[in-house]
Amino acid sequence: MSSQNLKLSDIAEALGLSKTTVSKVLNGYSDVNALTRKKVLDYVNKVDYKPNSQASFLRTKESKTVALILPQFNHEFFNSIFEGVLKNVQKSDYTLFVGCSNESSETEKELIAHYLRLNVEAIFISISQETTSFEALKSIQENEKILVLFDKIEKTILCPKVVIEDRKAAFSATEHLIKQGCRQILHFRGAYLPQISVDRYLGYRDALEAYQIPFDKSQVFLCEYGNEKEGYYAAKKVIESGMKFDGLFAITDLTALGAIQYFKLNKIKIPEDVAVVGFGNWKLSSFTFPSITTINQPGVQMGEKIFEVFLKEKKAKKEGLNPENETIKIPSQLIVRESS
Amino acid sequence: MSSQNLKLSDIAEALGLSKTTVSKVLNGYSDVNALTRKKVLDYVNKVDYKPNSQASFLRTKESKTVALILPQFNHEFFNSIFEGVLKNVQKSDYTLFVGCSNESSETEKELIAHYLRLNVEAIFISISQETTSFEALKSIQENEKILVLFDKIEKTILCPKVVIEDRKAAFSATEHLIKQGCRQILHFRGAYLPQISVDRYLGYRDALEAYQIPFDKSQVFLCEYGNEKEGYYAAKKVIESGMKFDGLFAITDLTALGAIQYFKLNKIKIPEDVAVVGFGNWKLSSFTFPSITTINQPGVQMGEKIFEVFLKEKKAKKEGLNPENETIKIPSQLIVRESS
DNA sequence: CTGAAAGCGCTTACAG
DNA sequence: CTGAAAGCGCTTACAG
Repeated sequence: MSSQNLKLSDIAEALGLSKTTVSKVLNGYSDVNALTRKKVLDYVNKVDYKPNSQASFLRTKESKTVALILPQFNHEFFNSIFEGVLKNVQKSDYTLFVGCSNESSETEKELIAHYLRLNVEAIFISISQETTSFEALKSIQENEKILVLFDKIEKTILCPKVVIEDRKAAFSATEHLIKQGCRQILHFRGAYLPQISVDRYLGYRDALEAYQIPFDKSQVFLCEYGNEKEGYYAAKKVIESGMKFDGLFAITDLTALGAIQYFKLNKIKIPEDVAVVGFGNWKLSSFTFPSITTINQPGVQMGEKIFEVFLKEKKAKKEGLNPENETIKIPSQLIVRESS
Repeated sequence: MSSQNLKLSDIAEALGLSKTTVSKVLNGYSDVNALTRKKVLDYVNKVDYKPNSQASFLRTKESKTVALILPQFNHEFFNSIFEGVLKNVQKSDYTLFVGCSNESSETEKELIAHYLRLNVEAIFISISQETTSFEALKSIQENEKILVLFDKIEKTILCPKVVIEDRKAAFSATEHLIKQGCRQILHFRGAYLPQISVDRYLGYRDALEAYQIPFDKSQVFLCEYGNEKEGYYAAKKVIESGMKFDGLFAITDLTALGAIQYFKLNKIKIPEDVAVVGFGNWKLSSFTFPSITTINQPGVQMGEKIFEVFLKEKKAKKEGLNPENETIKIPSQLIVRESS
């Protein structure tokens, strides 16, 4: 059953042909007699021969590998992206390397260098929170490899990108609160730099403006890492300040959850006293009490798109066309639950 | 900054040495003059040269790659394992391929064939639920690659294994229920085949026996996939049967959660009327209401061990020693929460 | 201690 | 339409 030890010369010998001819058939060259082609194809199929990819690479420089760099482990959204990418990779003849920067700029740099050395054809990356210099990312393109950015992108880098329309999504989250009757809406925002965090903040402001609710910057609190603890302490600050509020749009479900926990401790009713919307549709958000209204990010779909856009880009490159560098926007959905 | 285009011959030329000598230094051969060695090392460091791995492979057959095959996407435990493996891989000069069988025997087979073709040095796999024939797994060893099984293992295959002591863990989960005063303890068990599912069932029985509580097979319900829906419907069956019960040990946190949801709907109080223990310590189990008592499976640690045991095995093989084929047992912990 | 040469398994420009 | 030959970037047995 195993084709492990078969090589081109074995096939050629078995068929009484040259390695050249066999190789030509395998690579789809047209200058081969139809009967010869069939003979080769049949035999190759029968013995399940596949060329050694390392040897092919040495000649063609096509490694048939791509690398995915995620910023966090065990993060539902990034895992869905991984799932989507892998699904499409497994349908193709490519192989996927996966690394994790753990939000470290240094690790990110090392991973990129490592993958470049392995001659991957492309690197798909969601930029680490820490990263402020984009040399490493640019080195991918300088090495003639394809770079695809997703989720945490950098606008100034010219390359294909796959993103959620965060600004729109944040708009609809905030709009939903307004339609529920909220007028004093808090926003627990993410770090200042990442585009997604900025966009969600802007979407929040857009909605206030659209409904002529005055923006008050004291209603915005920083939750840099988007975890529960931050949400909990931001809620504490809110309560201790004595300010009035009736709604909260939090940058992530976890932040929302942390806030909800603090509110509950202080006998503040959800959604009666404060309506809460999170972001991300983490699995747990449907199991908490109350369950959390949120924005669903279709990670699997994003992952699939990432690989598709790479194939498209590669094809364009091969044909000598200019790269399109398109930005693909994946629609997200508001999921209404008990918290609002 | 980039070493992408440097090759051995460039280094050799720059230093006025032969490729042979440079290569010897890089590979740690001893028959090189100390000064020459230093000269090479310094230069190689300076220009950050690393040999092309595909070319090295062609000669040495050491690909410096390993593959991890997970049975499920977006599964916290498996993601932790992935995290642990990747952590150790990223510390080494290896690269990790990751695939997902999606519990399909067919996909599993294809992935194994694919990775064998890529000449990985080892495959780490948690066997898919569906798999009943182990030819594909054995082909890994027939191809002289190292096989490491983890979590869902097959006892009859001789290879290194990394597992949770499921039987012991299930014992302590059940024992905890008994100590809380439960005497009529239900078990929502997993599928009949997987060792982990069998072991958890046996641990449950061990505990009953140890405390002289008669085992009653009508208290055991099948939840093949360990998801919420199954837990929900198993709980429904229990209630509809009218049987008495005061405790439940469920094969996974999700199963426990499903059961809890049904109990809550039927005004059965947790833990007063029925104490519930899950398995796995999924993130959500601490956020549900009530939060769920569970068994923590240290996935990251398991993942780290998997890679360590591979390195050990490889070393033994290289030195011509017999493989140890040890089974590494990772201890788990009972985490008591509101549900019990 | 150093290096020339063969060869790993492929692909492709070229000749016929 | 077919095939001999060169070469991708390494490593290593061998000669000196």
